[in-house]
Amino acid sequence: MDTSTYINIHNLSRACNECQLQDLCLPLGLSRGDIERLDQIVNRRKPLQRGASLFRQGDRFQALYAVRSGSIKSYATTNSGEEQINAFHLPGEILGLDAIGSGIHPESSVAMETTSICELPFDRLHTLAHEVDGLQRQLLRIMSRELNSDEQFMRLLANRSAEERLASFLLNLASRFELRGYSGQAFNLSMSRSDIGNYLGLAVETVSRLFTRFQQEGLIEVDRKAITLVDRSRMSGLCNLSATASAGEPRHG
Amino acid sequence: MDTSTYINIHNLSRACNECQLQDLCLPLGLSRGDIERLDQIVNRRKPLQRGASLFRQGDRFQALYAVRSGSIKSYATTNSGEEQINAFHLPGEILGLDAIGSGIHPESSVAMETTSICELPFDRLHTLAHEVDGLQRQLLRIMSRELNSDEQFMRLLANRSAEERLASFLLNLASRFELRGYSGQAFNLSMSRSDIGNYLGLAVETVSRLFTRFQQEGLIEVDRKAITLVDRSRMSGLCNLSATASAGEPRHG
DNA sequence: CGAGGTCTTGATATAACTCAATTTGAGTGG
DNA sequence: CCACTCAAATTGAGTTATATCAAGACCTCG
Repeated sequence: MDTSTYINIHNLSRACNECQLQDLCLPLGLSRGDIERLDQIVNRRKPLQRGASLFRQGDRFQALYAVRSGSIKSYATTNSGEEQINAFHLPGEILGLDAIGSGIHPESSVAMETTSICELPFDRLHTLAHEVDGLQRQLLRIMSRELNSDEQFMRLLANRSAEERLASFLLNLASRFELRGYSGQAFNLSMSRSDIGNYLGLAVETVSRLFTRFQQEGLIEVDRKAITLVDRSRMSGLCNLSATASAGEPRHG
Repeated sequence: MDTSTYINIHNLSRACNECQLQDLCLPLGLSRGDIERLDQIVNRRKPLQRGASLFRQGDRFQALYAVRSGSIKSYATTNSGEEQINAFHLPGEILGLDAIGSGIHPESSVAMETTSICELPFDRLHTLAHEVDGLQRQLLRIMSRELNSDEQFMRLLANRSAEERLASFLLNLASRFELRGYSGQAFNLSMSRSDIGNYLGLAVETVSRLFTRFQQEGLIEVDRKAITLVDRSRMSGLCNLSATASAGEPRHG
């Protein structure tokens, strides 16, 4: 990999030490010294333009990536050519964990807007994790948390109505923005309606109609990509008050 | 934990070294010596009876568990009291990974039949992973693979028909049985129809009707819990030939 | 042998999809 | 700066897959 692909403008080259995302990202819980060691293996790459891909499905796994600013979507293409979005990644989030097992990326990742990325070469990271206990732990923690949110998401897809899915999605985004110090009250969607539909397992038209309805009901205000959550508590209500539970009774079976 | 809960009948006390599940489980890729070290921290517990729980949602996370024989289902209960099954675990599979992050089990696990389990106290495992490189790697690999299969499952829930879901489910079980040396051609379901429905996001009635239909179409033979896959290739066909893709086009957005 | 749960089957309702048409907006070039 | 183009989003009408409701059959276990 040519070093000319790395640039050094100060906003981008800022070390993990000084990065405001530290508390969300891999360095979390590491000592100052250990963060410095981690920092030494991190490559800070030239920002990706909208639509540019970070890696493609089938690529050999070499590094994990952390989003520094901007946003990324990950999707897989089935053999019949359909694409399914698996995740939207915000600053501080790690990509590529699902490739560790097989050594091959099972999905593609593209920037949804101008996005800068930190690259974490995995073999070096792995070696370092061997020496730095907190790093090993943090890697496991991050993966575990991801398993968790996948499970939650599976539950959402398995038995929630379109309304509940979209409401949950918006609230989830809101809280993630807030964690990062942005407003969860008002924000811009970096993804299209069709991306949202694809991600939530809904038709575009359904998403569009729901936005309209949520607005009519005074839950949100929508202007194109700009969303304002007007009545967040009522919206939370939508996520729990699910339809008459048809679920079986997991006791034994 | 009282040592009287551990028993020593040879089938159960057989060390990792001699365990036929070695190649599916945590020891995979470890040297003989390292397996012995792992073995020393493993507790082999008294088998769980059908319906008995291994841990409950909200319990403090202390150990990972490997299924030795039998099967386990994991489910979470929402605040509105509904239960959602997240996974069925077969021999050689690890449970509890989703609790590492928070230190609390986000789901409950119960035996679907008489089941024996190996307990892997996490702090000891973590310490050992520090010394045994292959173990660290294997832990990450296992979690990564799980992320992967979760993603696949999300895709299934997000845009597949009931037919495709059930077909995929049966084929998935079949290949997992085969990995373990059992027949993938003919096997017994340890879970109820309602568990299957819950897991796949379908009503029990739909599952039942599909079993009937699959049988009528000569794809499978069903007798209560006993399933025989008659035409596996045609069944695989069902999983790809999805309905007219309504998916958006993830390019940028 | 009876009771209670599980499974199946049928009839009906409905949420969400599909298809189709229109509107809106963003980007481009004259 | 305006007209034009193309993609994205919205809106409407009609269809359909699957849920829901209801009833009966079948096991399993005590």
